[in-house]
Amino acid sequence: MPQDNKAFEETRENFISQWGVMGTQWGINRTMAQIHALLMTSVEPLSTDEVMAALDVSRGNAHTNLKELVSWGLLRIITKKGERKEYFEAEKDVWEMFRRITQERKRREIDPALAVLTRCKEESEGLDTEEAKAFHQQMKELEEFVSFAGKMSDRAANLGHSKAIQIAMKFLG
Amino acid sequence: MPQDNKAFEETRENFISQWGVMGTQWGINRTMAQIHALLMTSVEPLSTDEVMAALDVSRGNAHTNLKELVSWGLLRIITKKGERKEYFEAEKDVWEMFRRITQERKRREIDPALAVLTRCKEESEGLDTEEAKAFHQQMKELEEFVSFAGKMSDRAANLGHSKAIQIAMKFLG
DNA sequence: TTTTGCTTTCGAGTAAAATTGAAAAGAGAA
DNA sequence: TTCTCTTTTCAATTTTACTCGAAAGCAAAA
Repeated sequence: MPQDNKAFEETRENFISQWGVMGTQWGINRTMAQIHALLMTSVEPLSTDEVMAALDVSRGNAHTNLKELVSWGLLRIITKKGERKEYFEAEKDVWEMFRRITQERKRREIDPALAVLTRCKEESEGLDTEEAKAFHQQMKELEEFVSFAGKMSDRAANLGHSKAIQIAMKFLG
Repeated sequence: MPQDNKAFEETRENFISQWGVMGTQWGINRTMAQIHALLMTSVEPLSTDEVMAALDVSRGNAHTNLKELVSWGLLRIITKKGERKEYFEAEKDVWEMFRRITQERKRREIDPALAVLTRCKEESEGLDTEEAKAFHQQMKELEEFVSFAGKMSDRAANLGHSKAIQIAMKFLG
């Protein structure tokens, strides 16, 4: 079924390209999103050169983003015996992907925000003007919420798939 | 207590500045994050001109980002009687902020992703090669997860504060 | 209708981020 | 050690996103 294969490749390229565009809207760079899409839909692990060829990007670009994806825990490095070359394989399990992304976002977004809020809260502690009191109160409320969000992230990221579904069903139902 | 006021203003400016930096890491532009920080910590609503002065940005920039924040539902427009000028006031309730942000992100990030995934899933329906089957399966799993995430967002955003706390406590406990 | 006060839009300029291409560094093999 | 294959880094370039300032638009009031 050669026509199947052609149609499939087209759909796949479409997916990769659109996922790249979406990535930019998520604040992720296009190449990184595309590499992720490419490897998520690849049966075999791919080498840097294969990624370069498939997406038509430079070695430096491919390399940077492959390593970035590895640091997110979304790719792992595979070495084939007898070869020095590194191959990259995507984490394909959706729940596992979610966990990794959640953890990383907490580390990069929630924790720093919390630090800022805590400091501002403390610095405005005990001041006496109307404005300062309101400020302090606002910082306190924000800090509590962000701290809470962080705890929820941790909890969600450490939940097993089936346990998560169980809880979610109760929540949605 | 003039020293209190000075210390407070410094802390507040600090908060605004740092929130701006954080915004860029969240994929939000700096001015937008700063305006939000400014208004979240302002007792009185502010006009475009006051925002321009406080943050030292141009009219165009202030205007664009004020309107963007209004479209997120994070600011509301206040008009004082006898004046034509528009004033802007921040939504200060943290839970309400969370709900608005959740809704908007779902609309901007989850829904488009879902559309892409659904289409790719459908386009690869019934193909017969090994690769195409794996692709279809991956799209299906992603689609299910993203759809599920969307439902959770909706649910969370439509929950009252106290009900949410109640559920969260059970979840964390 | 014209003026006045404010909002909105837009082309041009600037700053930030992504990407390239090539060079350097590393690591095993001869 | 030197050679070869591969990874890693980095200055330069390109692309994208942000910001500005000025001009145009709008609507109430004179």
